[in-house]
Amino acid sequence: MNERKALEADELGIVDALVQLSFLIQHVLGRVASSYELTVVHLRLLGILRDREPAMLELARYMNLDKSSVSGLVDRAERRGLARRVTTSADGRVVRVTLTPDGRRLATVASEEIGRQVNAVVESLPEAGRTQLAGLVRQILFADAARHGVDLLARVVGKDE
Amino acid sequence: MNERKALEADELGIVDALVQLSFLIQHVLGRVASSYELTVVHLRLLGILRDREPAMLELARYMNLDKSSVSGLVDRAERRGLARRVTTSADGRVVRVTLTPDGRRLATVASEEIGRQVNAVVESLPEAGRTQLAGLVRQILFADAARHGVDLLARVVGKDE
DNA sequence: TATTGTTATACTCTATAACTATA
DNA sequence: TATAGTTATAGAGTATAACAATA
Repeated sequence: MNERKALEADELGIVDALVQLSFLIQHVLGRVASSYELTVVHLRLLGILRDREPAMLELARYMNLDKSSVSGLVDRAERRGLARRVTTSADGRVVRVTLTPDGRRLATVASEEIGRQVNAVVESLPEAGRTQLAGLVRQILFADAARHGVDLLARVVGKDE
Repeated sequence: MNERKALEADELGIVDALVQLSFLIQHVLGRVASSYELTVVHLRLLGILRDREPAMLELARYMNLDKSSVSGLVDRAERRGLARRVTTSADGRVVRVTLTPDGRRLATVASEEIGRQVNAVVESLPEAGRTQLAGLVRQILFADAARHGVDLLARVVGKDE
């Protein structure tokens, strides 16, 4: 049972491959984030807010976090001058979150850097492979979004204008 | 400006696709982990220890963590009875980490569950698409491993014997 | 009463710096 | 001195539960 041989290249199954890829991408995100003195979560928040001005609960649902976690997250983003709370709604309970100009600027440059570094990761693939990969991943993401009724299309890290 | 592909207005480019996929996979891992009252990091630790008995520093390098972070991580794993420190080396400074029987059992069932749930995520692809995807991702991972001189081949979440 | 959001609390995770023990 | 590891400390991130304000 424990006589495992070393894994050969073609023995890395799709499950392990995807899990390891997710760690690799998260590591890239972490590196970019810390180069701007941010965390991955804040980077993600900035990306989301580029296209939206969500209420706290919407943000929580979108990020799969508890509302109290989002409270703290937005607290820290406000403290750094990256986002702010606004209360424009007719419903006095609702608080929306929006980027400050500084936050928007940072979101833009960070997303460019992410673009460069993630592209560097897939550079080992030929152009055709990258196109194939993008298509396959998109299919997975859209199927998952459909399953969960989530609005996937908002970019997360953004693309250049 | 990057002269990489010009992104269409409403398209999810490869960068965003990979980033979102990484969040999706991490979310699956988090769900599985918490179903066993674990965290993703501990799940990852268990997966790594299935095939290895690394020294603390080796573990730190492998997981991209500081040695002090690994100290705390292993502390918590020991407290839960999942792993333990052993000192078998001739070098009295070296501490190796190994799974307990409980830890090994948990690693096995958790990796099976991860297999099921990650497979569910890629179920929207036809068999041929999954094969293609696995090949492309493997290529990325091996290129990255070669770049960084890391031993990629140890599985991270494992597969069944 | 139900919903939206915040606060209090407790834990994990992480890094930096200072420390101990062995080489 | 150099290396392997731990400890002290501080901060981010997270969830649960209790709370306040509005609907």
